[in-house]
Amino acid sequence: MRSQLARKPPNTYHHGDLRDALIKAALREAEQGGAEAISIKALAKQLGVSQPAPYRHFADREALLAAVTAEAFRQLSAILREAMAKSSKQSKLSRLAQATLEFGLRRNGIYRLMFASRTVSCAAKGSELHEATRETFVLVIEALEAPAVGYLRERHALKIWAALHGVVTLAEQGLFTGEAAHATREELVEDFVNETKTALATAIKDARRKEKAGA
Amino acid sequence: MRSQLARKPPNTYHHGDLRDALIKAALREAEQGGAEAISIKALAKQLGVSQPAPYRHFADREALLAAVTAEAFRQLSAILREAMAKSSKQSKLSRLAQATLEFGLRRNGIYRLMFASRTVSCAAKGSELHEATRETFVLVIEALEAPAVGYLRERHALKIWAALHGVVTLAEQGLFTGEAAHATREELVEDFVNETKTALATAIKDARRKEKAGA
DNA sequence: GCTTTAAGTTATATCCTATTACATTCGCGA
DNA sequence: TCGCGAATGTAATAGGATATAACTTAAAGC
Repeated sequence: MRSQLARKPPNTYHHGDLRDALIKAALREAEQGGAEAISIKALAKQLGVSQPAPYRHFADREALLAAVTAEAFRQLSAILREAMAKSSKQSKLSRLAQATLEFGLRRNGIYRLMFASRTVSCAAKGSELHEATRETFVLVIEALEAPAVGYLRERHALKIWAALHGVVTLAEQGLFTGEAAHATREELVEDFVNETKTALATAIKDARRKEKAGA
Repeated sequence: MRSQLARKPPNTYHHGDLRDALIKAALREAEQGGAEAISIKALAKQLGVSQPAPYRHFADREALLAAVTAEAFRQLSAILREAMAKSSKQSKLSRLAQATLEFGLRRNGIYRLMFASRTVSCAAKGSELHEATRETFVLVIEALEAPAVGYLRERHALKIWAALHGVVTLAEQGLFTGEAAHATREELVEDFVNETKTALATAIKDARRKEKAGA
């Protein structure tokens, strides 16, 4: 195994770790241009193998995209975990939110690969990609630092997650200009974070009160 | 001009309204498969003209996509205007929000064309597409039914607009399942609508108070 | 009516995905 | 260690898409 080396040395028949190298290289390509920038032919050339070689590891382009997207989600998960782990005056949720925003803007091609294609919605239940997206969402739930009270945690995790995607999308579309530019993206994200916190807190209180009244 | 007829009658050299027909047909194709489903070659065949004919009206595929996306935004604007116009117990903002959600889910291919590609962010300032997106955003501001107090209106319009996109995106990704399914998409949208209303109202009060104190 | 120009056609170059048939190497059991 | 099967690669090729160049037809203005 030569998983470090992306390129195959010449005069060797087997690459050694083509599958992994393809995913890594595809991720690099997607960084700028998103999914459209991923060309199997170009990747093969880049890695020094013949054009059909990638098809030994992926049934078709879609399958490659799915694997790449899964890897992207795992990378995002790692980044979020790291952001949540470091000590800071900010709350975990705030750190997760800002890290997501930064990821979405700085690695926008990859971000679009993850959230703007139909790859994810087509992923089967037990698939690698489905697991990877699930893992990321679980981190959002964790970041809420709230006890599990019915489905309240999941609901508010969905809300903040949705809001974050919206901010990234609109920022990328250039809507934060003109009058709206007064609100920075970071400010908006922080707004959503705070609203989520208070909304979840009151929702939990409400639920507990009702529970008591019922019991 | 035979703008009604999409197909060119045989034995006629000129189509008559190819540019328009291309946009309409492309929009139909995108309904399901998004931007990827738009093929110039396929459109030309469908409309009964030669493959290069479309290039008389659009410099390249990107230019066609931009025009199609602009038309999509105008259609969304029309839908939102209609939703806001009809009398109802719901607020204007609520009607706009729910109409956006429905559009995003029911015509998801087109929705992705509008928000998930880089077409919009590449649109130049005075371009048709830029104007069309601007027009839609202005409707969001209108739906807030709030007086212009500094940049508060734009800021809150951005927030609700962002939240809506997030809900559509996550819904399409299949995150509204499992525990989270308890929260319907419509409920979540209504949450965001209400939070936006109260947040904007208090922000305006605050601003007025400060203004008085300053004067 | 003649000319200019907009709009369409045929032919072609280039790139990409994907498949088929064939070649090489790896690893494992006898 | 030999050999065999599975995994992994290659060459050749089909088919579809974008895009350009050179030529043709019809429309519109003077």
